[in-house]
Amino acid sequence: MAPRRGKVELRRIEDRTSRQVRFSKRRSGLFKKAYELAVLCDAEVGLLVFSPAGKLYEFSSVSSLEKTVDRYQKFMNAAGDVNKYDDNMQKHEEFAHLVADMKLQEIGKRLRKTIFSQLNADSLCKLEKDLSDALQWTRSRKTQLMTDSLNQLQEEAAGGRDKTEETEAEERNDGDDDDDEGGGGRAAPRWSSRGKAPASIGRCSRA
Amino acid sequence: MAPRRGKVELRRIEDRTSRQVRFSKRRSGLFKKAYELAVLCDAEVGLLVFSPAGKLYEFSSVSSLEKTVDRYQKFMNAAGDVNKYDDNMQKHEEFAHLVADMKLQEIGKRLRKTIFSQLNADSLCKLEKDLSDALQWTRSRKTQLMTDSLNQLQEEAAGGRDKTEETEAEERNDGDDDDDEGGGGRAAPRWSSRGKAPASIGRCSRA
DNA sequence: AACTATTCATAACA
DNA sequence: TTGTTATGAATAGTT
Repeated sequence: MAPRRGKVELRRIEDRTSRQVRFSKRRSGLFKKAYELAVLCDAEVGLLVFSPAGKLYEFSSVSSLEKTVDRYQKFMNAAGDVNKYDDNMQKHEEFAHLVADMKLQEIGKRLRKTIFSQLNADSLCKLEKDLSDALQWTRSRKTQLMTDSLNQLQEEAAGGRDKTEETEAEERNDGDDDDDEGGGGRAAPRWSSRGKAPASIGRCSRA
Repeated sequence: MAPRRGKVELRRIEDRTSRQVRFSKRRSGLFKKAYELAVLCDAEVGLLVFSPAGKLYEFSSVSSLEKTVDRYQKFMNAAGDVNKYDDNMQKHEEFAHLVADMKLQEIGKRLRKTIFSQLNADSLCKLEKDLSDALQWTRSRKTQLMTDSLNQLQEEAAGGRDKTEETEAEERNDGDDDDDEGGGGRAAPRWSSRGKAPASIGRCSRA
């Protein structure tokens, strides 16, 4: 009859049995809280827990966790996209990329599933076609990039200017702009800038 | 001075302001609980919350949520794989598929990032090569499947047997085998069986 | 798994 | 928003 003699210590519980019991109880509590948050506040909540033994426990306030995860990845992509393109991106380009992204995400998902499936003829054919499409898209994009670069060079040459600027306008930006924070959450995801410098476009190692 | 006159009702809070305040406070509490579970029980916890306004709040007990999400997807793939291949899968096949999966997951990730990036020449070239590799792998796999099917048919014909069995050994398995459950978590993820019946392999619509 | 003395989380207020 | 406080809820240790 001496439950809780002191406050709980925030460090790994050494006793294996105790740790397992605590895990079960606290996991239940966490899931309940997650559910309550979703219902009370009309939020979408996804929860992923791997036990020390590697067992997976998942929760999602919507039909499936994969849905929430997808939304998360879309959100990250969109955030990164906004950061990268800033405001110098034409609307039609944005749309084209969105479509391409959706298609490629589908492909990626199907890839993983198909590889680990029976690899039946039908899905293999579809996969082959989509891969072929993606490859074609990539190549045409490369061609376009090449054309654009050439045009730009010609324009610059015609203009008589000689500046060899390499579009070097990106700086690492680590500023925070949260407006509503009380805990450990992130509202505006950060993306490390990546992929600059349009260099030589032409000869690639071809498989 | 009359906090909490009754127990909390588990339904959407209608008052907008109240809902927002509750959201902030409960979200903090949820993150704290998640953190405690991770530390106390040595678990890996990932938490995803979308506010009604569409804002993302994330938590992960490891370096980044993407890591946890990746592990989740690997886990799902592995589970599906085990269910599908059962015990009739050769080790070398298993390994080959694992490698292929890793490579393709990398490709998929890079695809998404690249599409939404500056699409510089270097990454485009690498992407093109990897896509080409994947396509080649897919095609060789298809060829192998075709060869296997032919061999099997020939063997069956040579054996004089006439049974037209179509590898129909898969049944839907909805059994649960949890050993430690007290809440809403899932330990053994279910996968709807998909893609059976190795049908005609040959002419595909080519892009 | 059930119990219970505690600590913890939090709804209503300020 | 942030802080306070009375209450309901969660839970550590034990049975």
